[in-house]
Amino acid sequence: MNNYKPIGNGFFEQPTLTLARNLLGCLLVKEMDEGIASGFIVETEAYCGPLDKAAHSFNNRRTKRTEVMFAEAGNVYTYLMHTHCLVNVVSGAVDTPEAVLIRAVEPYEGIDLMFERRGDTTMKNLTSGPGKLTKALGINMTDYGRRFDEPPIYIASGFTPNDISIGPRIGIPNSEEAKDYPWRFWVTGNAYVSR
DNA sequence: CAAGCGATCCTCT
DNA sequence: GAGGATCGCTTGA
Repeated sequence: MNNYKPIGNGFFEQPTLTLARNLLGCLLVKEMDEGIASGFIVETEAYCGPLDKAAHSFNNRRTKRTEVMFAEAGNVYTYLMHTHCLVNVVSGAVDTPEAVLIRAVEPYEGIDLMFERRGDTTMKNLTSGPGKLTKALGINMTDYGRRFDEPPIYIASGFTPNDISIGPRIGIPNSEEAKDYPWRFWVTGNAYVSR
């Protein structure tokens, strides 16, 4: 049942903004005892560490939570957002705290499993948000610090988006000028984009 | 120890 | 579809 191939580590070694764009269409896979759940990434946001007021790592703020952002590209950065868990791909060189937030995926494999985890909801609501997709795929804090290159969590190649849209990021109204940076990318017209 | 914070969900229209 | 209540961890004092 598992015939995905993790994407090479070299993939993560591109500039954060480029990586955010190239992650679109890739398959995000999580394997657990209950089975495999996967989905195509359709929405991402780039967070460029030191200069980005919206990033946890702004001004090189280094805490227990942001520690993994300073590690090498391809690491899994999960953080708890009040009630939800959000997942990021660490990018940039070591000591450069940058990351790409995965905001939405399109369900692919393990859809029954996702509904079990998400409860009674609609197909469109299953993974169309950063907190929803982590719950649907079973991603949680145990994945913090892992790498996106082998089970139980990894990224495989998927499809090539026909068209990509670019715009300002969501949910960071207190970040002054950083809130207008066009660092959000999504697959144009995809039904699972968060908004 | 208190406050702030964003995503989700619920209810109502 | 839109707006408001809720939820609980991290941070900084």
